[in-house]
Amino acid sequence: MKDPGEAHEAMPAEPTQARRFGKTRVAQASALLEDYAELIADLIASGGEARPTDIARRLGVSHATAIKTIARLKREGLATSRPYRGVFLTAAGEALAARVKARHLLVVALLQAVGVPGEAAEQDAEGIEHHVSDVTLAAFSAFLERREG
Amino acid sequence: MKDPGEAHEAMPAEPTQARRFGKTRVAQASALLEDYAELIADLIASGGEARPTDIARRLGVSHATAIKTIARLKREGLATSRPYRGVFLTAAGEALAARVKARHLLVVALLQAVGVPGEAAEQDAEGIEHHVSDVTLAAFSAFLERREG
DNA sequence: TCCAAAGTGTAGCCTTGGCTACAATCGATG
DNA sequence: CATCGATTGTAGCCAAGGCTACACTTTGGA
Repeated sequence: MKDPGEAHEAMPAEPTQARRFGKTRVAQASALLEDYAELIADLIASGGEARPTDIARRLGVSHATAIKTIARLKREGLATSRPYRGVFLTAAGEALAARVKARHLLVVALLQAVGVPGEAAEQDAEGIEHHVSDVTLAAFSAFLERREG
Repeated sequence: MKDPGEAHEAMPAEPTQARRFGKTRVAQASALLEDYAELIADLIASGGEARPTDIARRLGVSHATAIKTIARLKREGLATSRPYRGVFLTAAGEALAARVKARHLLVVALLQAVGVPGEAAEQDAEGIEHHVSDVTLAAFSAFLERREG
């Protein structure tokens, strides 16, 4: 699921709904990489290293799948790794991980603030967070401050 | 960490995080079908018929892609169609569309209630709604009632 | 009526993100 | 130091969801 190129065929004024759906699909494309970056940062922070098998276990996929996705992270300049030596994040990867983590915490906090029970908030946030725009994120933040501040 | 140490891929301890990620991926799998069902219901309601080219235009994809996905809808028992005659929803498809539409409206309302501006709410809801569990949905509903009630 | 444009359907290709199976490497332990 | 189990890496398969290119209806207008 990559950049589909621009609209082709008869591009008919590109209705706003089409743009909305398009954005949703693009968001899904980067969701996995975001999850990986966050998890790798987490593993390194808590255990000193991030190994493909650990990543695979935490994500519930086979190690082969994890390795393939790690290769993609490397292709995109988010991570590095040498054979049998674990995975590390580049500066870009660390920045992404930090942003993703902050966003995750904010989404969970917002959900709980409107009354979603803790476990459900955690679970749903995992899927929701990849679709929250900066504007919405700012609104969440403002809402929470209003509420706690 | 609570890693049990042994790593049988076939029978993992299935950590809660893995379950969460797994659910997220499954949700994504049905997201497209949900969007199609809702759109088809919409087109039929407003124009009497849903044609592949209209669907493709509204979603911003090629007509070939739309037709392929319609084939999948049919495989899953959500829609029917005869060549050159448009697409129709089965009872299951209509039920899905109704559920999806209600959920969409609720998510948009919740976003706006916490201060997300209208256009961003519409846009983000498109991606978010597919990851909102029933529990969270109920919490949204309760929050809105509390607030308007 | 008939014929071309618009719409519809088919075929074939690509990437992503899954999987299993097998090969290679590492590391602990006998 | 040899070997065995766990980890890591590679190869090849699959379905989903994109695309383009081409073929086949339908339909409306000259």
